[in-house]
Amino acid sequence: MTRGNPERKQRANGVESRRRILDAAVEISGERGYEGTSIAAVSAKCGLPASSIYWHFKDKDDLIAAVIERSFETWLAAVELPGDEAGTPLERVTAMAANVARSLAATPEFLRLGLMLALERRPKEPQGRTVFLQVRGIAHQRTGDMLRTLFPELDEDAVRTLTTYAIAGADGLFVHQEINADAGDLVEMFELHARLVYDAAARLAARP
Amino acid sequence: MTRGNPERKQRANGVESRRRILDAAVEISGERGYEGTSIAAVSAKCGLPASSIYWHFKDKDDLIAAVIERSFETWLAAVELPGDEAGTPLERVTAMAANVARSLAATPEFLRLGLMLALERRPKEPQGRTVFLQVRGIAHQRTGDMLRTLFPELDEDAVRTLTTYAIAGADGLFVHQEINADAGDLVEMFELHARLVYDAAARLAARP
Amino acid sequence: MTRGNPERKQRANGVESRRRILDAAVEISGERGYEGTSIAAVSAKCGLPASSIYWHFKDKDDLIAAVIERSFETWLAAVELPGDEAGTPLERVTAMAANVARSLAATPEFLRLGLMLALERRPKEPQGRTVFLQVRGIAHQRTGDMLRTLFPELDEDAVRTLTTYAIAGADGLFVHQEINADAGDLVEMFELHARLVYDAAARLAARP
Amino acid sequence: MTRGNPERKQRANGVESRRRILDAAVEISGERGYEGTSIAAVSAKCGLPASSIYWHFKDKDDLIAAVIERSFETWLAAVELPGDEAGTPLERVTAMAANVARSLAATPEFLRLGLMLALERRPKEPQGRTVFLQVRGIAHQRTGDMLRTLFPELDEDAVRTLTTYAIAGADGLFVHQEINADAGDLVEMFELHARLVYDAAARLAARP
DNA sequence: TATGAATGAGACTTCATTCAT
DNA sequence: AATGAATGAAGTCTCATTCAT
Repeated sequence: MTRGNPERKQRANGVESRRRILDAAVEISGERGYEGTSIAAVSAKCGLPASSIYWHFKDKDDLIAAVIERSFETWLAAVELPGDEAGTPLERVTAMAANVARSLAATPEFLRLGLMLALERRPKEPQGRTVFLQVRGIAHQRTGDMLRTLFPELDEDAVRTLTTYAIAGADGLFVHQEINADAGDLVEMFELHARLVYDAAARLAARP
Repeated sequence: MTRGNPERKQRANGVESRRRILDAAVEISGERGYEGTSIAAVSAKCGLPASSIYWHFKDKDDLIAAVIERSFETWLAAVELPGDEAGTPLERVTAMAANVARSLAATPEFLRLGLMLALERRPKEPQGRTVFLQVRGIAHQRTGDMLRTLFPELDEDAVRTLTTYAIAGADGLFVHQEINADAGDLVEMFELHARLVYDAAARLAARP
Repeated sequence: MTRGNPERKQRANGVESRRRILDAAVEISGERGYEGTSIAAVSAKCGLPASSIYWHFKDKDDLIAAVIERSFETWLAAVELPGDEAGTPLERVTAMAANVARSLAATPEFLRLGLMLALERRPKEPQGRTVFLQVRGIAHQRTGDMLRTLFPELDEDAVRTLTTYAIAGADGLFVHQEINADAGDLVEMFELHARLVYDAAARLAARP
Repeated sequence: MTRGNPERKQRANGVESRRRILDAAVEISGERGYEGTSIAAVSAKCGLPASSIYWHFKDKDDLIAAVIERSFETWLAAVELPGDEAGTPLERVTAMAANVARSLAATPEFLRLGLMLALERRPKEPQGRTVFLQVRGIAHQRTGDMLRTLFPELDEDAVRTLTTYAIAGADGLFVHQEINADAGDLVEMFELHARLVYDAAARLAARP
C-alpha cells in the first residue's frame, strides 16, 4: 500500500491550491482593502505557507488583481442568471436591476474591494484598480447600449449622462447597504432607481 | 522679531503643531485610507518627528478620528456658504445640491476618507468610522427634514426611501468623479439628481 | 476673595509633590522592577507630568534609588516597633523574627524591589542596587552582633556563616510568600527559622 | 565540503538557528530579566536578524518561556548526574544538596531568571513565570517525597512546612551567592542547610 | 515650583519578498 | 508543485530626557 505522508495533502494539486488562496484573499481584501490585506493573513486563512502564495502569484499586486478578476467572474455568474425576458421594457429594466441588486447582496466582495481600490490614490496604481476600472467600463458600455436600444432618439450626450447617473446610483445604493448592515431591501431601492432613470430617459427622449 | 536659535525648538506652540499634523494627515489619509496612512509619512509631511505626533494624539486611530472630524468641519464650512434662498422650491433644492457638489469638489478628502472607512470591515472598528457615520447621520436627518417641509403629504416610509436614495446618489456621483478625474461637471450631475429626486417626491406626494 | 484657579493645586508644595511621586514609584517599581518602571507610568499614577518628576529627581536612576531609600525607611519604621524585650534569649530572638516577618508582609515593596535589583546584572549598576546592598549590609551587621552577644564563644567564621544563613533564610521565605500569594503564615516560618538558627548557634558554641 | 556563498544564507537549518537564539536569550535574560531582554540585543548576540527570531518564536513572551524551559532542562541535566548513593541517610541528603549547589553555581541562569520573573507582578503574567512556577512545583514535590521516605512518621503538615523551609533556604542561599559574587562556598552552605533541615525533621519525627 | 511641548533612540512586531531545497 | 527558513525595511508606539516658559 502506498503510504505517502499520513497527513492529507495528497498529490499536490496546483489548481486547488490556487483556489484556496484566492478564496482566502477575496474574503480578506473584501474586508480590509489593499494595504489591509497581508500575505501572512491570507496564508493563515488558506492554510498554505506564504512562500506558496508566491509560487502562484508574482507578488501581492498580482494576487489582488487576480482577486478582482475572480470575484468579478463570480459576481457576473450571479448576475447573468437568465431572468425572465418578458414584459414591458420598463419591467425588463426593473427586473434586471433587481437581478443586479440580488447579486451584489450575495457576493459584495467584488464591488466592495473595487470601490476601495477606486477611491485610493496610491503613487503606483495597483493592477487591481486598473482591472476594476476596465470591468466597470464594460458595465458602463452595456448600460449605455441598453439605453440606446430602448430610446434611440437620445443623443450621445444624454446617453452618457444617464449612464453615469445609473451606475453612480447603483454604487451609492450599494455603499448605503454596506454601511447599514440592517438596511432595508437593496432590491427595492434598485428597482426604484431603475424606474427613475427609465422615466428620465423617456422624458429626455420625448423632448430633447 | 526674536527668532532664537534657527534650528528647531522655537517656543513650543501646541495648537500650531497640532494643526500641521492634521493638515498632513488629512492629505495623506484622504489619498491612502486608514492602513495606507503611516505615521512616518505624516511625520515627513508635517516636519515633526513621529514621537511628537504621539504627544498630540493617543494613537493612529485617534489621529484618523481627528482627521475625519476636522475635515468634516472644513467641508461643512464650504457647504454652508449662505446660497441664494430665492426662487421656486425646485430651484432652491437644485441650488443647494450644486452647493454640495462644489464643496465636495473643493474639499473631497472628507468624503473620500469617510467612504473608504465606511467600506472597510476591520475587526476593531476605527473610531474614525464611527465619527463618519455619525456625521453622515446628520446629513441624512437634514435631507429628510427638507423633504418633509417641501412635501408634508409624504408618509415616513416614503421620506426614508427618498432620503436614502438622495444620499446614495450623492455618494455615487462623488465616487464617479473621483474615479474619472476628467469627469464632466459634478455640479451638473448633482443638479440632475436633485431634480429627479424632487420630481419623484412630488409624484409620490400627489398619489401615495 | 482670593480666587486662584478653582481646580485644586493650591500653592505648589514641593514636599507633597515629591511624596506623591515616590508613592507612585514605590508601588510600580515594587511590582515591575527597574526596567519595568517607566517615568510615564509613574507620571500617570501620581498625576504629575513627567517633566515634574525630573524637577524632583535627576533621572530615573536617582528616582529608583530614592524609592529604595524611602521604602527602606518605611519598612524599618514597621520593624522597630519596640517589641517586648522580656523572656528567654530564644524567646526574644523569636519575637524579633516574628516582628520582621510582620513588617515584610505589611510593606513588601522594599525587599521585593531590592531583590529584583540585586538579581539583575546590568552593565551600569543602578544606584538603587548599591543602596539596597548597603542597607542589607546593616541587617547583616546587626544579625552578626546579636549572635556574638548571645554566643560569645562563637568564632568569627561561625558567626559569618550563621549570619549568612539567617539572612538567606529570611530572603527565601519572603520569596516563597511572594510567589504563593496564599502561602501559610510568614510569621510562623520566620519563627521556625529563628529557632533553627538559634539551635545551630547553640550547638556550635558548645562544641566548636 | 561545499561552502557555497560565504555571505550568509548557508542552507537554512532551523534547529541550529533556534539553538543560537536560545543560547543568546538565556544569557541575556539571565542577566537582565524580562523587560531588560530586548529582541535587538538577542539578535545582536546570536547574529540573526530580529525578524528571524520571530520566525522561531511567536513573540518575546514565547521566547522567554522557551528560555525558562530550556535552561531548566540544562540545569536538571547538571543536577541529576547520578551521585554516590551510598552512606547514611544524612550523608545521602547532604550529597544531594551539594549536587544541587554545584549545578546552581554552574548554570545559575535558570534560577536567576526564574526568581526575577517570580518576584515581578506584571498585569499580564508572562508565560515564562507560569512555566517557572510549574517546574518549581516539581522540586517541591520531590523534596517532600524524600522527607516522607526518610521520616515516615512526619505528618503532612510537618512535611509541608519543612519542604517549604528547605526550598526557601535554597533560594535564599542562591540569592546570597548571586549578590556576593565573592561569596564563600555555596556547596558548604547547602550542606549546612541540608543538615539543619534533616535534624529538624528528625526531631519532629521523634516527638510530634 | 513646576509644566507643555518636543525629541532621538529604541522598543516590539509585521511586512513583502526571496531562495535553497 | 511547493515550503521552511530567512531577511531588510518598515510598521506603531514608548522610552528617558530636555528646555523654554
